[in-house]
Amino acid sequence: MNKRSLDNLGELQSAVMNVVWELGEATVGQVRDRLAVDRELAYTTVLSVMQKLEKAGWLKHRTDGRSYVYKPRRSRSDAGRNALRGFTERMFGGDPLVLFEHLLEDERLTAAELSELRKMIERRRKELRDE
Amino acid sequence: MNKRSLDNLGELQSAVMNVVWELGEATVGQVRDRLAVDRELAYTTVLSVMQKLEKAGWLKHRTDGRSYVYKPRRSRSDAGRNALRGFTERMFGGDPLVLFEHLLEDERLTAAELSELRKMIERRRKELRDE
DNA sequence: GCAAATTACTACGATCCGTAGTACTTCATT
DNA sequence: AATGAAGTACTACGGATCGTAGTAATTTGC
Repeated sequence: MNKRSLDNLGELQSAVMNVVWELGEATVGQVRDRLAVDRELAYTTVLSVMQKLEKAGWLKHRTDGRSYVYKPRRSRSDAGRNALRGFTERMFGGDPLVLFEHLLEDERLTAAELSELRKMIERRRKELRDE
Repeated sequence: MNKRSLDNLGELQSAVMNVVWELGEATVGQVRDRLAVDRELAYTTVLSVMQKLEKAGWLKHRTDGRSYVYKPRRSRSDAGRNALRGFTERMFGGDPLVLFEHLLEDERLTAAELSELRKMIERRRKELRDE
């Protein structure tokens, strides 16, 4: 029901997802405790957010005793990849190479980083061949 | 007054910016005409959007006769680069290499694209050496 | 059976976006 | 000068989303 991507979740929503990803699974209380470092939120606030996230397809839950244990429905890297695609689409006409150009141009990558990049590419090419 | 980046402009706002970037400068009427291909919008609708974009720092204008001529306040590639930075920050902890990893993981990159990537890196390395 | 924890449902103010109307100004032409 | 067309300023409004949380209902440990 929701095609929204990771990078346009709200601040709090995003924070909640990060906690759940980090812990693998979490109850409302656990998430709330983690967030409490920054700010004190009502239990029901966190609950509401998580219910909305579930409705939006980001979380699922199972019952454990009297409480729900929430798990991510997508992995963080899946979500990241997805967001990256959307971003590439919106911003660079869907062409990852254009994005890549901007990155090379913009970020001051050292020679070492560049050669690391090249290695990454070689690895990937090999993977592709082996499939 | 506005830190918002290109990728969270609205659909219409984004479309307007693209027209202005394309034309270099444009009046409300010109923008409206361009957009009219897709959908018919009231003159005042386009005007409003552009006024908001100006207030938000995306456009500036000068007077020409009785009408305003709007110009972008930032180039598209500036805006793109900026958005890319923000995205990298939000999504990958600000590390472009992590972004690269995700880019490579993405199965939609063909072998041809990979070798193009490698070429781009080589070019960039040469540029670095020559500086 | 009761108290504490947990969830379901509802709400509300802020803000943003698309959309546009109305009222005011200015310019050209008669 | 008068008038009409074109343009701009200001205001508004409905829908969506977010953060925030309260209240009511349910479950469960004791």
